[in-house]
Amino acid sequence: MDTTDAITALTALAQMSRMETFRALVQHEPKGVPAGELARLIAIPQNTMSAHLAILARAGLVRGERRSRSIIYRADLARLREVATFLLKDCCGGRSEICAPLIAELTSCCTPGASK
Amino acid sequence: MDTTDAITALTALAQMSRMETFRALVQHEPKGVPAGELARLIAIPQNTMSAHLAILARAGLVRGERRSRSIIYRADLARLREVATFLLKDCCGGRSEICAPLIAELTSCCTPGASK
DNA sequence: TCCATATATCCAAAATGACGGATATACGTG
DNA sequence: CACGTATATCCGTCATTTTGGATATATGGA
Repeated sequence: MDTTDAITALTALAQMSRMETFRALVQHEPKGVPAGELARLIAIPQNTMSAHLAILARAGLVRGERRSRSIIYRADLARLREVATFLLKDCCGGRSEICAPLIAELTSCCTPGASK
Repeated sequence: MDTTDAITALTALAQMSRMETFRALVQHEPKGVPAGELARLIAIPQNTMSAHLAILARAGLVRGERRSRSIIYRADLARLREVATFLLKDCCGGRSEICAPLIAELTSCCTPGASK
């Protein structure tokens, strides 16, 4: 993931409807959600949602797979991880001490055995 | 940091000149860089840089402090951490198992005692 | 006060992005 | 093949963003 890829991904997420769409897809992992149902969930027209999904897909953040008449979209969590890692490399590169609090925060919120 | 704040921050970083500016500021922590020198570094006109810095500042990602005639800008790493955490909460919320690989990757790249 | 330096603001032009109606394409069913 | 459903593409409109010239504001020095 180079800088251009990262900017494409950030641009994709820097819009309310797309952010909501992506979050909905993350919550529905690993089942996925058909495009039409996403449009209803976010309450935007079908063609607008299709355009947003195309932008998210171009950024690598979602993938659509045809299942009969529907196209089921799924979030690509590995890609999200790449984006987050890219951002944090700006922070950690060469000076790991800066990110210790971040690691701690993430560990406490995201490790299976953690409470908070 | 709510969704609107996150989108403001993502929008601020989703532009090449601003991304380069922010990375330059991170690399110059904690000294900071005057606005004019930033413009020369990124090779854009002074007023354009000023506008970009205003956007980054509005997003909370940088802060400028007047020092004599210059205004020294610094990256706000805590804010960057908040943005990254926001993104990752989409991933980790309610299902921590998804983020275990991410934690591992971050730990290996960002923990003081780590090699890679 | 007058001048030079450093930065911000004003303004307008060009580019980009979001939106949604209308229509095309893909798929399954009868 | 004809029809209904699901999604994508086309296209015009409107709003936002980016950019940079000109100018205003702030600071320090003579």
